[in-house]
Amino acid sequence: MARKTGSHSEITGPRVHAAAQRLFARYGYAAVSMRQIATEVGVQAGALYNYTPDKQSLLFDLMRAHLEDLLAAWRAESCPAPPLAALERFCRFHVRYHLDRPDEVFIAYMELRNLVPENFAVIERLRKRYETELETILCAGQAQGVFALEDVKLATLAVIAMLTGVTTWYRDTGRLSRNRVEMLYWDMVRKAVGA
Amino acid sequence: MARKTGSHSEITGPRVHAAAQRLFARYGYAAVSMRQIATEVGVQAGALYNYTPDKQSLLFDLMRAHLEDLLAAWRAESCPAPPLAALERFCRFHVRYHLDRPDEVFIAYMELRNLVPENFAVIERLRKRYETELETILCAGQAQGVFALEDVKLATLAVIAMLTGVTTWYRDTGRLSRNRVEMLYWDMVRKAVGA
DNA sequence: TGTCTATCTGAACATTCGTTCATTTCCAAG
DNA sequence: CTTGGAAATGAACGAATGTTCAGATAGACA
Repeated sequence: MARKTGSHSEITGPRVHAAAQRLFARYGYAAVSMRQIATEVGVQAGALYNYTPDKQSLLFDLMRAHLEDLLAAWRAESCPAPPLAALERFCRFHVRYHLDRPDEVFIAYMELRNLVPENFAVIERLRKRYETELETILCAGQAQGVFALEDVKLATLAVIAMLTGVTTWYRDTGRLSRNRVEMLYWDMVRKAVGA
Repeated sequence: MARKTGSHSEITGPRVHAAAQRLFARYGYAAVSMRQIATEVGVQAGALYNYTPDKQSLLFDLMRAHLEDLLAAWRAESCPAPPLAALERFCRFHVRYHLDRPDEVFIAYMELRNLVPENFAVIERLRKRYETELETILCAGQAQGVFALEDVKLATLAVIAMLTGVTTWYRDTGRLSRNRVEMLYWDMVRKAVGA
């Protein structure tokens, strides 16, 4: 029976994952110790094991949650539309979503090699599913003659790399607003695909 | 265990850096121990300290050497040319150079956060210098009306991110030759900048 | 042959690592 | 008030970390 007031588990649990997220993003999975995470949460290291079986699961859970949220958010936002409109929606969504979640994104792209093979396979499958969402749009546009692509698969990877790169330089204090960044990236993608 | 002919230091030294490069690229700086590097070289851990003052210097030297080589190689290859030709040369150079040195590139992009601040500043300055090479080309083309860019600085970052992304998926055993990959990326960049 | 010296070994250093667990704390229901 | 049980402590575990260093080793030179 869960304690209603005074129970810490419903508070501490999320705090453990939030602390791990912030620290993994800043210093890297391998460079962060369980004791650092515990300090950030305000408990002793042993207490973390009430909320995760081990350090690896902490990383895996963060990455899986991020990719599942990303997919769910895109599917909630996307709707049947002509390829050009669908591509614009995808680009703006991708930039906006990634700018809003820099830590999640950073971990998902940088910590793949710290996953044990079994977890890596799960994450790769999710990442591939997201890629396929874009590839499908590009394929449709190519078939309808709206885009002019020499290689749809390469274009998919090139566009995602270009868009994701925004997280490496964007700062809220910079000269460009998020809306303008969205627009500028969409403009370049539109031209890159020949539309 | 025995010196075969002459001194080993001229052989072991490069081997230490080569082993560090391979292991850092595969498992990440923080996840690789000095003993793993030593095993790869075929010596005991203590012997490494004849060739590097510490682990941090091993990482820093690899990153600095990579970026200095990159800049030198580009400056050797580039020549005064109209913006469109210069951009093509840059794109093809960047893709080719990065495909030929996947380990160096991976380390340079993934291990920035493992540099102590003083070393980070040096590496960032070198990276910025390389970025400026592209930005200069885009600026010139923009001034001459050859390119149609809304924001030259963002375009610089977007193009570099797109091109560098090639290292995350390209495999020698894949369906595309290096030459074709070079060509496909150049084609997308050319369109993206409006030329 | 014997000495010199660069190179490497092998053991040791103090920390830190992820993880476990018996014990304590403390709220809430009986 | 008593008591059950979830949550946290704090100490401990063996293993691994980066780094140091006295001493062994063996090619080069006299």
